[in-house]
Amino acid sequence: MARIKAFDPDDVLQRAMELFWRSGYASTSMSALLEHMGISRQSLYDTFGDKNSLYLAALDRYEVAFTELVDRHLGNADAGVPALIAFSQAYLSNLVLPEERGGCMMAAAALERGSGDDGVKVRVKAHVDTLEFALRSAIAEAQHRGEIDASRDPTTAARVLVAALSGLGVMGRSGASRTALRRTVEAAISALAPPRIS
Amino acid sequence: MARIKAFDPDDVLQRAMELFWRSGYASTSMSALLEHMGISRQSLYDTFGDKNSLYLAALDRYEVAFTELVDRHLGNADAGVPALIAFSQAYLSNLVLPEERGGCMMAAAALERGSGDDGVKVRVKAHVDTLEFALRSAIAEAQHRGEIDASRDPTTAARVLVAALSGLGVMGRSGASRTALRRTVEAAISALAPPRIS
DNA sequence: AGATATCTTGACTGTGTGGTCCAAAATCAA
DNA sequence: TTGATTTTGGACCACACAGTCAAGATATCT
Repeated sequence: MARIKAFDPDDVLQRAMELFWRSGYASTSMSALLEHMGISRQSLYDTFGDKNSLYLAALDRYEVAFTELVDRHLGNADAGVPALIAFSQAYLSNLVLPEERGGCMMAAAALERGSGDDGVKVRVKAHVDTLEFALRSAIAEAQHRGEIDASRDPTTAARVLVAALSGLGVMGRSGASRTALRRTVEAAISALAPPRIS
Repeated sequence: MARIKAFDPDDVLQRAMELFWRSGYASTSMSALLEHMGISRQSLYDTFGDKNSLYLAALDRYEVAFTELVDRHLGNADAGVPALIAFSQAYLSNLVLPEERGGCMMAAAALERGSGDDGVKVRVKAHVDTLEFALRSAIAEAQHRGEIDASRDPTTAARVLVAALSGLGVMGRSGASRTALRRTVEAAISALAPPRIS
C-alpha cells in the first residue's frame, strides 16, 4: 500500500534525548535536533509533533531506561544493601556521568521546567516516586536482613537517598571526580547501616 | 556635576535574581526582566551589561546571601550537629523553598548552564566548595564532641550532605511537602550519628 | 502499473529575541 | 544658569527561533 517508515523512531528519539539531556530544553534548537537526529524537518514534525511533545517523549524514553535499571537491580524481593550499592553505581555510570557530566535528565527537567509545563511535572513526579519506592522496599528488605538499622523509617531513609542521588549531578558539574561521586554515594548508603559494636 | 543614580543597583539586581531563580536563564527574557526590575532598558544595559553578565551578577548576589547563611550557622568553631541542623533548616527555608519550590539557584545554574559558560562553572564550583568545606569543619567539630561517628571521613560525610542538600530542589519540584523535606534533611544528618548503644 | 504513503529539500512566515541607538526629559553640582 | 549625567521611552536591527507549506523523489503494497 504505502512506503514503509525508513528510520526507526526509537533510534531517532534516542538521539533527540541525548541532545535534550546535554543542553536542556530551551537552549536546544530544532535545527540542532534535526542535524543530530539525522532526519528531515518534515519527518520530525510528522512523527513527534512540536518541540514540547518531542521533549516529553524524550523524557519518557529516559524513564524507560531508568525503570529498567531500577528493576534489574532492585526488582528482586531479596535486594538488600549490595543491590543498593550496585544500583547506585549503575545509576551513576549510566544516568549521571555519561556525556561530560550531564547529571540526571529528570533532575535537569525538574529544575528547568518543573514549574510551567504540567507534562514535565507529571513525569518528574513519577520518576521520583519510582525511585523512592524501589529504594524503600530495598531498604526494608535490608533492614529485615540486618544490613540497615531497623529503627530507621524506611520511607525517610529512601528519601535521603533520593535527595543524595538527585544531587550528584550538581556535584559532577562542579568538577567532582568519578571516584569522588562513587565514594559519596557509597557513604550515603553505608550511613544507614546499623550500629556496629565497636 | 551630574545626576545621581536614581535606583539602587542592589535592589534591582535582587529582582533580576528572583526572576532568573524562578525561570532559569534561557527562558527569562530581557523584556520580562525589565518589567520586573522596574527600570528602563538603557539603564539596565548601562549598569549591568548584557544578559549573561546580569545573570552572573545575580549568581554572585545569590552566593553572598548563601555565604552569609553559612557563616551565621557554621562560622563558629564550635558548630556541631545542632548547628548543622539549624543551617539545613535555614537553607531549606531561604534558598530552596521560597517562591513556589524553586530549588537552589546554583543547582539550577549547574544543570542548565554548567557546561558551556565558564563564568557559571566557576561560580558553581565556588558554591559547592564553600558548602562542602563549611560542612566538613562542622562535621569534624561534631566528631570531636562525639555527636558524629568519629570513624567517618569528614570530607566524604560532608559530600554526602552536599549531595543531599543539592537534591532537595528536585524533590521539592516533584511535590514533596515542606515537612517531608525537613524530615529528609534531618535524617541525612542523623544518619551520620555515632553507633548508639542499643 | 498504479495507488498510497513516506522521505527529502528548500523556501517561507511570523514572532520573539538580545542588543543598539537616538532624543527628550529630569536631576544633580558648580 | 550651565554643564554633565542619568533616566525614560520608543524606534530600530539583525538574527534565531518554532513551525508550516509545497513539490518532487522514493519506496511499498495490490
